[in-house]
Parts: sequence; structure tokens; C-alpha cells
Amino acid sequence: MLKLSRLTDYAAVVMAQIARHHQASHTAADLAEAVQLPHPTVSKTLKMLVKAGLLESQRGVQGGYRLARPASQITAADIISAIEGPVAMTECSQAEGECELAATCGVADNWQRVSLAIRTLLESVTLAHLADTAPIKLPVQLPIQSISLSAASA
Amino acid sequence: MLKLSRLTDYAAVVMAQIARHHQASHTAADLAEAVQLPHPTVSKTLKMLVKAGLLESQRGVQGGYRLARPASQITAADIISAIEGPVAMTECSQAEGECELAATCGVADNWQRVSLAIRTLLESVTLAHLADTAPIKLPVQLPIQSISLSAASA
DNA sequence: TTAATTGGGTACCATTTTAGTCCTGTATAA
DNA sequence: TTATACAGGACTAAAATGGTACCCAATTAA
Repeated sequence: MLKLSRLTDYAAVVMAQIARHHQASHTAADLAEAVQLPHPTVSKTLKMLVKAGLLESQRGVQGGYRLARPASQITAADIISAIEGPVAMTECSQAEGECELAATCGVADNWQRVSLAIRTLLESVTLAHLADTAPIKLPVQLPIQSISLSAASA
Repeated sequence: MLKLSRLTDYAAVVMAQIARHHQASHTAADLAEAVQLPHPTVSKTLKMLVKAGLLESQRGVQGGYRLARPASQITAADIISAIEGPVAMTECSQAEGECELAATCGVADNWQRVSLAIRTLLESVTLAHLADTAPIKLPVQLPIQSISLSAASA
């Protein structure tokens, strides 16, 4: 499936919710209500997003969460890595050559290039795009050109 | 991480191995030896690839596995979906609107577009590319243009 | 026709990952 | 000072994943 974990999904939904009302501060309880998910789970997700620097939090009365920067400067890749860690398709495309099968593998390098292309794609999609109810019409063509999967030939 | 399962990784390595010697028939045992993985695991992977129509098998003496079609006509997306099922980033991007949170979600459509872009990218990478020890220099720019993530605006 | 070879299918178990919950602590504003 | 709300971590339950074993089916050559 190559799919996102459920928590990552929640994170995107919650971030979009905050982005649509970015002027206000949102409590975990309000957000949980808005997106119809259990409070503790939403809370956990929010904490991860704070730790990743995508949200800022304020404790106490009138506290809550706000975007740490404009939605146009937060990418899908940011949200995914906040929850799941770095975007990479294979174990070996993140850690440095720790794979003892490297000798017989023969596809590692090319997987890394594919990985890079996907990462670049995800970096070109912003929270502003995701939160928008209109279809994305972002310039995805452009960043992909800069990938061209031959990047590693340098 | 957005990562492939380990079996998918194995599948890619095994497929690449077969692709590099596509004239011969490969037994599960030979392949397991070549890629240094346990025989039963490789065997299981091979069966999935056969079921997906990417490999053909021949039983009996002198039997083994061969590519069902040229490596240039087998894509990374084919291999991934053979093992993990359809390439999709979220639950709801494969099944038809079964998500009861759709009302409060608000990001489903856009995730689907991202999903589509990734799928198209993976479809543009062939087994021939993966098996090649030289860096991929494939025309990834072109298919991406056809995505442009505005496809769903139609 | 029979024996050896090789894949096919299924069921099972162990491990890991994921998800969800709870508890206790800390900061803040009224 | 008290109610509110986030911070951090521990814990548990559930699910997915990976790996193994076993027995069956097909093919071929002697």
C-alpha cells in the first residue's frame, strides 16, 4: 500500500483544521471535537507536531496550539516526517550503508533516487494546498524536473 | 517513513536478479542463494509475484521462474502492488468513500491527488531501470507533467 | 510408471509496530 | 490560588508483518 500511518493521517487533518482558522488558538479538546477523533489521540499527535516544530503551544487558560509558521511554508513532507520520521522508501535509504546485503542487492541506489523524487514531490505540496477545499493545482511539474532521478549521477 | 515492507524490498531485489539474467530459468533455491536470503521467504515472495502476473513459473525438473514480460514493461508500481496491494497513501484513497470522517476530514481529495502523483512516478520507473547498475536517467519529467495534480479538476 | 525435482497453497507462530489510554507534572491566566 | 491546558512518559491491547513448516501438485527423465 505504501500508505501513511493512521496517526499521520490524523496529523494532516488536524493541521488543516488549524490552518483554516489560523488566527485563533486551538485547544486539543476543540480540535478533537472538530475532527471527531478521541481527545487523547489528538493530543498525542499535537505533541508530536510541536516537537517537530510545526506547531507552537501555549499552556494554561486560553492556551492551545497555533501554526509555527504560515501554512504555505509547511509541507506534506514536514507533516509526514513529524509523525513517521524521515520520508524514505527503504531502510537503507536513510541509514548509511548498514545493509549487509548491499553486495547482492544491486537496487539500493536506484531506490534511493525514487525515494528522493517522492520526497521532493511531497515537499512541493504545502499545508495551504491540503487545507484548501479546491483541487490542488500546484506547480508540481517544476520541482520534479529538478529531480529527474539523475541527480545522483553528479 | 512511508516505507516499503521488507518483503517488497526482497521482491525488487529478486526481480532485478532475474531481470539481469532473463534468458535463464531461476529456481527459488538459486535465487535465495544469489540474494542471500532464506529460501522459504524468497519462495513466498516469488509466489506473490507469480500471482500478480509479473513472473511465470514452471514446475518440475528444470523448472523455475522467468519474467512474464520484458523488464522494461514491469514497473516499480507493479512490484509494490504485487506485494502490498494498490499504491495509495490513505485508506480512503483506495476504497470508495467508506470513511465516516469524510465530513470533518477535508483533506481526502487532495491526498488522493498526491497519491496519484506518486503512483504515476512509480509507474514510470521500470524493472529495467532498477536492475541497471547505472543511475536511473529515465524520463521522469514527462509523466509527471501529465499528473500536475490538477487531474481531478476535470 | 516411477522417482526425483520443483513450485503451490495453507496454516501457524513469533515479533514488531501501531494505536490508544492514562497518569503525573508544569505553566499560565484570571 | 485555582482552574485550565499542555508536556512527558509509561503501559497495554491490537494488528500487521515476517518467517517457517508441512503437505500437495505438476513435470520430466530414467
